[in-house]
Order: sequence, then C-alpha cells, then structure tokens
Amino acid sequence: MRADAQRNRDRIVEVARVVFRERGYDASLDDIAKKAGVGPGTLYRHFPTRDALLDAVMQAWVDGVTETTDKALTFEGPAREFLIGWFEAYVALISMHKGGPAKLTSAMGDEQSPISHKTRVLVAATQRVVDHLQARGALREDVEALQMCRMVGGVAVIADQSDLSADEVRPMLAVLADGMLRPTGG
Amino acid sequence: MRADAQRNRDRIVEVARVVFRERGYDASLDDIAKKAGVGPGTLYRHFPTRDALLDAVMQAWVDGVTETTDKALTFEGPAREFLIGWFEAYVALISMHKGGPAKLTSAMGDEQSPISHKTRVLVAATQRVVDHLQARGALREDVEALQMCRMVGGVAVIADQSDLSADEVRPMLAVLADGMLRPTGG
DNA sequence: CAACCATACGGAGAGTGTCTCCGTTTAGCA
DNA sequence: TGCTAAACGGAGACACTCTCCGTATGGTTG
Repeated sequence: MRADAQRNRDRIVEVARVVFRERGYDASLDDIAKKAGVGPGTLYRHFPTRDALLDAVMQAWVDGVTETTDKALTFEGPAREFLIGWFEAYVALISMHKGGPAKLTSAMGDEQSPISHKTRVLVAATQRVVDHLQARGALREDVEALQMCRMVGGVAVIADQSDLSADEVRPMLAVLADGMLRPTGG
Repeated sequence: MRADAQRNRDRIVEVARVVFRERGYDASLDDIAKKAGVGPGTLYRHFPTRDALLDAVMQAWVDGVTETTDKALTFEGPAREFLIGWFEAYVALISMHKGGPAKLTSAMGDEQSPISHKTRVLVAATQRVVDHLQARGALREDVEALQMCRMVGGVAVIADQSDLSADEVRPMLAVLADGMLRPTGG
C-alpha cells in the first residue's frame, strides 16, 4: 500500500473510533470522511461497507479480550462470584460503543457476518471460562459457550439500549449465573 | 374525524402492519403511504412520527397480551414448566414483528417513550405471573416483573436478530427460569 | 339543492445520508 | 527528471424523511 493511502486509512479509522463512540454506529460516513480530511470516495474505497470500517475500528479491541480473560481465570474464589465477575467484564467489553452489544451478539454464530472473526474471539474466550468451570464441576453440563455469550449479550443489549446502571445489571447477571451453575444444595 | 380521513387512516395502519412484519420497523414510510394509495403528507399528518404509526399498529396486539396471560395462569403443573411456558408465550408476543423485541424491551421503564403504554401492559401482565408464583412461594423474593421482562426480552432480541429457532431459545429460557425460581433442593 | 368552508388531501421539494464514477493528482521508481 | 500505476476527492444519482401549501371535498346550513 502506498504511504499516503496508509496514512489516510489510519486517519479514517482513528476518526471513526471517536465518532462511533460518541454518536453510535449509525453516524454519517460522509461526515467521518470529512472529519478525517478525505473525500467520501476515499473512505468507501478503503471500507466498502459500514461494517468493514467497524471491523477495522474493533481490531485493537480484540486484543483486550484475551487479556481480560487471562486475568479473570486467575480468580480463586467461589464459582458464583467468579462467573458473575466474568459476566460483568464481558458486558463491559462488548459495550465499548453504543450499539456494540447488539452488533456483536447478533452476529454471533453467523459465519457470513463481516465481523464474524470478532465474535469468534469472544466465543473462544468464553469457552475458556466454560472449560475452567466445568473442570471444577461447577457448571451444568449442558451449558455452551455460544449460549452463554448470547444470554449475557442479551442482557448487555438491554442495558445498552435502556441506559441501565451497573447496579441494575448485576442482579440480572446473578440470575444468569444461578441458572447456569450446578445447584449446590444451599 | 371526516369519513375519508378515517378511511385513509385505517388503510395506512393496515398496510403498515403488513409492511412492518415483512420488512421490519425501518421500512420506508413514503413507501407505505404509496402502497396505501395516499400521499406522504397524509401519512405524516395522521402519524407525525414512525413511533406514532407503530403505536397504532400495535393497538390490536395489546388485547392479545391480557388474553394470553389469562390462559397461562390457568396452568396447574409445576412452577418451572409454568414459568418456561409463560416465557415462551411472552417471546412469541413481542416477536410479532421483526425488530419488535428490541423496540418494546428497550422502551420498558421509559415513561417518555411513545410506546410506553404498550410496555406497561406487558409489565403488568408479567406482574400477574410474578404474583401468582410468589403466592405459591416458588419464586425468589427479589425477582421483579420489570427485571423479568428485560431478561426475557433480551433473549427475544437475540433470537429475533439471529433468527434462532424455538429449539435454540427454549434452553435459554430454562436457564432464566432456573435462575429465578427458588431452589427446590433437587 | 346550492353554496360555503373547515377539513383533509397529496405532491413538489428541501434537507440529509449513502455510495459511485471518473477526471485529476501524486508517490515511488527507473 | 519523467513516467505510470495507485490513490484521491468531489460532483452527482439515488433513497428516505418530513413540510409546506395549493387543491379538492365532505358535511352542514339556509
């Protein structure tokens, strides 16, 4: 790629990252192009669709997922707290942008989606959590990572769209955890 | 209202019902006007916003909610089956149109929303189910109707957006039920 | 039944966003 | 320095939303 092209591409992604966060995923692309100091043609050549641009914007974010999971897996306490903690981290991860939870969660399991790579990273991270808990015998056997992603994603979507606070979200995540963990007889 | 105005209004709502179901809530309003054989001005006079039209389309639907709840409450079996059955009915109710679950669930708890009346009907219906179960001592005490609506709504949103089948949705609803019901020690 | 007018109609058009085409410019190389 | 493939960017076609206002008409009154 020519140096000027690379420069423009980087500028567009940087501007898009800010605009998407401030205005949501339906911000005007021509506007992003203008803010980045390029013509709309340039933006659309680099990113033929809105999702292609979104994909680029999310790239840096993907690395954070693995990191967060690594850290979560070091937790030593009770399974319930561990799982709820992970759920909260997961919700925070996919709620980086307004509309992000819906975008990511509805693309989950769809191989055709332009951001399917991003969702695979999320499912893979969740799979590690599932394996960890199942090795300890704490999780019901029929719980799958994809299902877990969808359910926590569902809560995140509602929280995102209704502007719920962490205090309103936590009890819902607790319900999910209780529904997925093996009953302890308490 | 003049007779011709009433006729036009009815035609618009009827067409909108079909178009919303087939194409989702972001269908072109000018297109709906054209299909109804009126000018865009006429449509916008009757329904100043998209949500106003949506509200009219949903009017008939509201009656079905109370009816469904009445029927559900007659169920005599175990609490878990009752609750899962209600969840399935609820998901079906709010999934009448593509995009419906998201629309309804994210408006829930927001008094300003143009469809807040519709969401109140749903929460009230769910409240009856909660009361019923709590009278039997089957539900955890901290479970609230609004929270229940949001969580089941979250699952419905994902199911709607990812085109999940009933077989994929049921296990998720079972997780919710297990997380909300009082542990039975089994 | 004729005349009137408040009510309703509907289309032209302004504003905004998406996306493409193509003439112009320029980076990188020989 | 000159060449050319690569990249630029803006004009403009197309789509959707929503409004304004001249025109048509339902319903009422004398």
